[in-house]
Amino acid sequence: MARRLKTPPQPKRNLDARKATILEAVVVEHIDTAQPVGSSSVAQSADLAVSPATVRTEMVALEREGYLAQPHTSAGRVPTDLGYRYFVDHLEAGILGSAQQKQIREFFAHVRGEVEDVLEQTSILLSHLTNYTSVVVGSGHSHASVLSVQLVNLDARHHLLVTVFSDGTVTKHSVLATFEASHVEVSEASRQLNALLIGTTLESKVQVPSRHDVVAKLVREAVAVLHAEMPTLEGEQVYIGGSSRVAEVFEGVETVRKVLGILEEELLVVSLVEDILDKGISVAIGSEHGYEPLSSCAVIVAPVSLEGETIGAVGLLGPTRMKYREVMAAAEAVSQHLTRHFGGDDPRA
Amino acid sequence: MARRLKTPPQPKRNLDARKATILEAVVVEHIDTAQPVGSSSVAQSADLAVSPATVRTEMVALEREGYLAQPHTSAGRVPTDLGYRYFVDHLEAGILGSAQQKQIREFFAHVRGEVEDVLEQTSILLSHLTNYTSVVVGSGHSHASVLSVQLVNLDARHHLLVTVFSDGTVTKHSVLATFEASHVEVSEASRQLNALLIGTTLESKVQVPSRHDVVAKLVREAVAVLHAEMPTLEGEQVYIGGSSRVAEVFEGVETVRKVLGILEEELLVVSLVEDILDKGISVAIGSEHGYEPLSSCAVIVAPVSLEGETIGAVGLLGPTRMKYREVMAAAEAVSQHLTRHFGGDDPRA
DNA sequence: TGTTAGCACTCGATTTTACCGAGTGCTAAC
DNA sequence: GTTAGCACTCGGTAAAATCGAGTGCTAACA
Repeated sequence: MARRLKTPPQPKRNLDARKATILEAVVVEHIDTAQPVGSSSVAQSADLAVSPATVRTEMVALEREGYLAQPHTSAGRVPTDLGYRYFVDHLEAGILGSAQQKQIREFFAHVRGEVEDVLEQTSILLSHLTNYTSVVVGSGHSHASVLSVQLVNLDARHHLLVTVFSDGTVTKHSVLATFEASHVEVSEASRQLNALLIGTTLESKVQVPSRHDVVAKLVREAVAVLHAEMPTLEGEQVYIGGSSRVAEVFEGVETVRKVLGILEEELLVVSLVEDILDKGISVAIGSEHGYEPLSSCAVIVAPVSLEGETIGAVGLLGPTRMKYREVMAAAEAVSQHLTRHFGGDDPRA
Repeated sequence: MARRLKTPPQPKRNLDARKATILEAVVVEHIDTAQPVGSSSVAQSADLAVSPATVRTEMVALEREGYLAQPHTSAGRVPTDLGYRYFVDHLEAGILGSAQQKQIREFFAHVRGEVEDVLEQTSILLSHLTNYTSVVVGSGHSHASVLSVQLVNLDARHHLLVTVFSDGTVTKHSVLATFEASHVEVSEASRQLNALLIGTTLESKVQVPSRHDVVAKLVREAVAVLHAEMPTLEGEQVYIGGSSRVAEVFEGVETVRKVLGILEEELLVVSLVEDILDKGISVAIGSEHGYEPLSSCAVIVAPVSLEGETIGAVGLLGPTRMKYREVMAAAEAVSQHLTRHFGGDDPRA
């Protein structure tokens, strides 16, 4: 409403020291209390030896410059998205509580199982750690190469194409043929598929046989089915932890509903996270990410990489007044542990 | 509170016609309006030509017998769980709106893809259909037999055991060896594993080689890893559709949080659904299912079967004042379509 | 005996009013 | 540039007033 000014009033990216201190004090207190912050409490809390009146004049300026807003006359000030942005940009890296450090270390010392399981568990860890909803994204295998394929026949016309990729993922695809094939033909097709596909990626062009016999038809069919998955974001894995936190952390049923609705759309979540990563930022506040229904949210992301390549990300979603310092530290720590976990001892599992 | 009487006062399972009509009227109206229902509106709506005063005396009786409750003196009546129970038990099978029938038909005419995808899509369909949160459960493959196994090596010590089951599911398990194995040894192990496991189920005892060479050790390791999954509910698939509905359908943040919290625990959801199925009922109201945090919910389930065997279930979760007739009809219809879908044209995919 | 009109009564929900006080903006003095 | 002082605003809370849906009871009625 009134908070969104027509002329985003020249956000000069630097505030003089006192303004900055005041802004920070407002943000910190508002994050803590969820209430508008008045001049006097700022005058006290921040260690600038200055009267509330002075703080007030500064606040007027900060409001004019778009960092603060007033819910109504004669209320305290509330940070705008821009205000949070400044706060976050000037945040010195937070340090994680030792209890949480321990929790993370223990977690990674004990996790077992497939990548998928680890990622899912991690999402739970993150939401426990922060009390916000977490998102863990593992990239698809578009760049991974095929290690092995196998065509298994279920009955005469239904076959299952099972593919193992170099990144340890396994996919299955039904192959429904219009013709019948014998066991022998299926295993021959399987053999040919292996010869054909091993070492290729889903992006590679493959020379399929053009013959008209059953085996060749099977092979063509299988390759087609496998490659059909390519274009979309398919293969991306998304794990959401602690979606129930949404209900505690946002006020207003409507907001809760909207946020939960978004979280249901996995594709959307993936692209949200990837968009943010692409922009090279680690926090998207309010409408910065451009997803309207999430305009009252802040999203924190941290990439997980393997050999220099980004193979996933962890994210946390909360209200714009979230505990940035702690949460960013947690995201950072977990993403590093994940990176190490996959890169270090055991790349794929 | 006052609603839970100490002596569940002899719920005689049969009410005379008039009481039944009144109870039904109360339930119907309360489901519709979410408000306590007064005697006069019942007197009007139900087609018993009787004055509000009479209705009132009957209501007193119904309350004494535990079917109705009063939020406070001088408010209307609200059904108790027992009231809903009676209502549901005496519900003639609802018939689905034709728009919805069409939606279901079109859905099943067009779904493609693996079982998992179909189940996931189905959960979305169900929640769209009913505006409640849906749960689709696919059973594990403890009874399915192995169609094919394959050991793929990622590097000298890490291998991936990929297993295809007769029900079309595919699992993968990391096999971490303490020793190195060559390509040749791995494929030999793979061959032996096939010979050993094909046709067995996860419950079968398998005679593993006791030799001490690399191949034998690999085989033993692989079998161990595969069979380790057995005891738990692992392999069960759960798909939850429309969890954001929780926020619209329940009032009170606290309830929403609790319900979402439950939905996060997949194992819990599975056992909830299976418990209800085991009891042979299709609706669990309030505390009937014994999961305390869900005491303000009703859960509707319908089994999905294949060749007489229950292979899964669909469920819907809403407040006790949910639209039983419509929702039960929807659950019924979808479960039948699913049954047909898997049983009829294509058992596995 | 079951039904009903009549009626006093209850009590939550809604509205009204009053009031408090945190917080503001402004001004004049320092 | 800073600050004390001050009048003013206005949301939040509490108390009071009001409303009315719905009740339980009783006495008359069929």
